[in-house]
Parts: sequence; C-alpha cells; structure tokens
Amino acid sequence: MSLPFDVAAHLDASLRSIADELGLMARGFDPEVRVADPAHGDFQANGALAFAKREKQNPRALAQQIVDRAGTLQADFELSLAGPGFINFRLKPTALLSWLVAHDSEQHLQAGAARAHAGQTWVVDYSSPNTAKQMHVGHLRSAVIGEAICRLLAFTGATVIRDNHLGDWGTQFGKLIYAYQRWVDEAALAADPIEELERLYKLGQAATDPEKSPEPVKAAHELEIARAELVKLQNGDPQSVALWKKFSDVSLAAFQQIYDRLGIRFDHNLGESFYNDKVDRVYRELTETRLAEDSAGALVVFHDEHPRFSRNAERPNPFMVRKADGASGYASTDLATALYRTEHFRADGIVVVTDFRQGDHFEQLFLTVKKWFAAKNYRLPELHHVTFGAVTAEDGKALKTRDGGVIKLKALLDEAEERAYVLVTEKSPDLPEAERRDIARAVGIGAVQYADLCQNRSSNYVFAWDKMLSLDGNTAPYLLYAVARVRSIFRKAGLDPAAPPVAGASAPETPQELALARKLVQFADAVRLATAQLRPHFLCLYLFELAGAYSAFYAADKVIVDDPAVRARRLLLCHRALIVLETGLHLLGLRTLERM
RNA sequence: GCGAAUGUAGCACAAUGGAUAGUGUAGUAGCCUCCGAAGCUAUUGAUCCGGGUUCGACUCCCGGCAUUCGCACCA
Repeated sequence: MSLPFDVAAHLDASLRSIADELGLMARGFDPEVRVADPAHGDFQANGALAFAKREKQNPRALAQQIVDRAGTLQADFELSLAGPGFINFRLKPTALLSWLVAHDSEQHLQAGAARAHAGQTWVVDYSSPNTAKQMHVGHLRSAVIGEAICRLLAFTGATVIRDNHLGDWGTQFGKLIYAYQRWVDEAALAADPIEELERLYKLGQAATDPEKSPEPVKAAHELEIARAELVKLQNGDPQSVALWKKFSDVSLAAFQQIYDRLGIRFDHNLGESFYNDKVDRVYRELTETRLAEDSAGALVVFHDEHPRFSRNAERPNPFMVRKADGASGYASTDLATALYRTEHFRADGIVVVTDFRQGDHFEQLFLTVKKWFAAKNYRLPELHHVTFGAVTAEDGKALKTRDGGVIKLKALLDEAEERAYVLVTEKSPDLPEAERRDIARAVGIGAVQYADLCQNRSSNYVFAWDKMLSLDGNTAPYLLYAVARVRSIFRKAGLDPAAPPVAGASAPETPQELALARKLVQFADAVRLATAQLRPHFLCLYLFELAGAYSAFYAADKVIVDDPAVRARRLLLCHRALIVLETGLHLLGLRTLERM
C-alpha cells in the first residue's frame, strides 16, 4: 500500500489508534505530529511529553510504549526515540518512492488535498477598490493575498465564490456628478476614463470643502449642490443613475486590466450599491431583536461584554448601523452583505481580506452578526477577517511618489515587467522578442506577487522598488528558474514531461535525491498550514525550500546519464519536482514558464 | 486616555510551545571543456528591556520601551 498524500495526517491517525489501544485517548492524548528538522527525521511526534507531564508519567517510557506498538509503521518509517520523549519518523527510501509514484500529476495532488473543505462553499471578499479611482500600490496586497487564499480553498475542496465588494456608493458620488457636470473633458474621458474621473473627483472634492477652500462660503454652497446631486442619485433620477452606471462601468473595465495581469477573475462584483435596498431589513431585524438602539439620533449596537465596544467604555465606540441623518454607512451594508452571503450563496465560510486598520470594524461586525443570526436562528458561517499590514514609504509614512501622488498599481506592474525584460534580454538574448516579452510578464508580475505573498501578511510593509522588483534570492524568478531547468532537461532528452518514462524507477539513493524526495512529500504540510491559517507565506517558504533542494540535486546529480536505472530514478524526481513546483506556484497565482 | 498590530544579524524576512533560532541580501573564499551560473558549495553575523508560567519560550502571561494604526455619523 502506498502512502497517502498527507503523511503527517496518516501518522497522526496511526498514533491515535495506538494511543487508543493503550487507553490514552480517553485521557486526552494528542500525538502532536509535525514536520521535523531533517537532522532528526522527516516527522516527529511530541505528544508524549505533554501527556506524560500531565499524567505524572515518565515521558520517555510512554514514548517507548507507543513505539513498541507501532509495528505497522515500521514498513514505511524508521522510528527512533530521542531526548526526553520525542518520537522521530524517518521515511524509508521505498516509502518515498511509493509516494512519488502515486502522486504523478497536479490532479492527483489536488485529489489528495481536497479533504479539508470538501463540500463547503466559501465566499472570499478581496480587492474591493472604490470606483472612479485608480488602484494604487496599497490595493495590491488584498488582491494578491485574496486570490492565493481563493486558490488554496479551492484546492482543498471548497467551492469558492470570488466577490469584489466595490466601494461604489456613498457621498463621493454626489461630488463626482457635480464635478462631471461642470468640468468633464470628453476627449480625456474617452482616452483614459479612470484618469479623468479621478481628476474630476479631486476637483469636486476641492470645490466643496469649506474647511480647505479659500472661499469657505462659496464652498459650503457648492457642497449643498453636490449633496443635492447625491439625493437625486439615491432617489433614482434616471440621468444621475445613468452617470453613476457609466462611472462604475469604466472603473470596472480599468480594474479588469489589472486583474487580468494578476490572474484574477471575480465571479461577482457586488458592491455597496447592491446592498442599498437590503439595509432596511437590517435596521428592522436589529431593532426588533433589541440588539440596536438609538444613540444621539443614530442607530447603534453596543457590545457591553467587550471592553472597548461597551456603552460604558471611556470613549464609547458603538457600531454605527444608521447615521443620525438616516443614511446607511458601511456597517449596515456589511451586515446586509453578511446576510446575503449566508442566505443567497449558502456560505459555510466568509473571508474578508482588508488591511488591519479595519480590525475594529470587523470585530464589531462579527460580534453583531453572531448575535443577530443567533436571535433570528440563522445558520452562522465561519467568519474570517484576513488582515494585512499597511504599505508605507521608507520613512514609515503614507506612500507617495515624488510628485505627491500615490504610486499607481499599473505603473508598478509596468516597471516590474520592464525590469524583467531587461534581465531576460541580458540572460537569454537569443530568444525571440515576443517570447522575451512574455517571459518578462510572467517574471515581473510574478516577482511582485511573490514579494507580497512570501512574508507573513500581518506585518507592515515598507514599499521599496528594489525590494518589490528584486529578482535574486527568495523571489519568483528563483522558483520559475527551477521550473525552467526541469523542463529544459525533458526538452534536452527529447521527452514529454506530461508522460515521463519513469515506470520501474527505483528509490532515491544519493543525499541530494533523498533530500529532494523528502521535501516533495512535505507538500501536504505546506498546503495544510497555509490553508488552515489563511497565510500563503507558508506555501512560499516551502516552495523556496523545494526549489533549493532541486537546485542542489541538479548541481550534484546529473540526470541524463547512460545508466538507464539511474536515469529513470532521477527523471522521476525531476518530474515530481516539476508538478509540485508548478502546482504550488499556480496556487499562489503565478504563471510558470517553459523556459526563461 | 483606551485598544490593536509589529519589534529577530548592516538591511529585508522565517520559525504551527520542541531538539543546535532558519533564509535572502550585502561581505568573504571557491565552482561553468560536463543536463541552463537567474545557479551551486563553504563562511562571518541576531531574538527590544525586565519579570513570570513551562521539562522546554522568538512564540504564552504581566510590566515597561519603540514604531505604525484605530477609537460617533468617511468607507
């Protein structure tokens, strides 16, 4: 019998069964299986230590008892005891071979992984820019992290619904319509619509701001006019609605150009406007369940069990469901959104990917949703706010270019491709121009995506061109290069990488072969970790290490050799390294290359 | 004031309470007549401070310090 996809889970189940025979499970034994330092083995079980401590037993003796009963595992693993009671498991070369033989395609890897979220539906809300504004570098993280999370969830069996929760409603549209009617440059609007809308929005903003305007009285008057435009829009005035629709359409078209480059395609673009007619039910239900109350004319929710959201807090911070002027805010639309995703999409899980500054909002939102759904007896999905750190300039301040504007995402991606193109041309001058351009796209964009994904998302993030666009070290090009080198071997040998001649291959032998095989088997752990914590950097780390193991193998062990046994053995490793690297990179949202 | 996140080598990062804290970059010394040197091998260098819990702490708890951020009608 060959080893299953997730060897750690297999060990965990086996050890639980042994512990059960020993009567340990009833007393809360947990094997605590994890990937081990290669110096000790492939996996380790630490559970004996904590359990023995709790039960006042000798941990080493307990671990020995478990090992004594682990006869069935001896077929695949070398077991050993170490230190105070660690149980180490080292996969035998034959076991490595059986895993490699069984997992021979992206589909089979996926089949192995598709357990964690099988049968579940997850709605992922990410990117979510405001319409009528260009995306800047601050919008990158949500898009890139969100897409990777979507792919991880889908890979582990979920039906994923990608929802772009656009900021397409609110006070800014009154100002935009106001400015459009006065200053629109139709030629500019046709040439670069979003640029023109952004210009108009800034003009509208400036003309209606009494505090900053040199003529406060006039600005106050203009603000009234802009507000009247908003009221017209909200009341469904056909002309206003047509304008609003136009703004949304050109914005989405511009966003889609960015999304295409990042490999993102949303299933829905249900922005705030979509929930405009769904907030009344929120007001009604929160009022009738007595979760919401009047405070200074607004409808708010307090959470008295919470130190900061309690009405008794030093500076009360209520969840503002309806403003005193009767208008809805993002609390109400987000509540309506949570309900819609639960009822309409039948979501088992909802993930919202935004920066950490909205932490309080989502904490209040989730608290409110839990109470509201409980009171109405609605099914409650898993709710996750996936936060990430802010993108700042090198001085830690808000990000600006020299001329004062924010760096546009399009400009960043262009620069990334251009730098990659220079490098491709330098390294591979003989490739045709069109292919070099294509490679530069994959390398440049991939470098930007990977730079964002490879660090733990919760830290802040200092934007630096050179760091973002670095092409050395732990970067996308390093991983893509490893892929290209595997493919090059198959090309050189005249073999089809989709159907490698590896039947009858023997088990890995050299240190580099063994190290590579061991790394490949750990793919499941990387996927499990990244998915469980919704942190793609665990997968990045794994892929970087895998590429390293492959590169070391490549340098040490020649593949295309005369001895057919050695050749088949190494071709098997090459092929499995290829599919795991490509599967992993695709999970991160990167495109892989034949050559570069 | 209350709260959140972050603090690890010169710089940028990793470490699901586990064994000797890993990597990249920069530096140093090697490796292309041999499957792609965008690579490989070796090497220098670090847990903010003070307590505590634990067999074991970068990780958990308490108290400081520093940086960033959030706290009533913008989203």
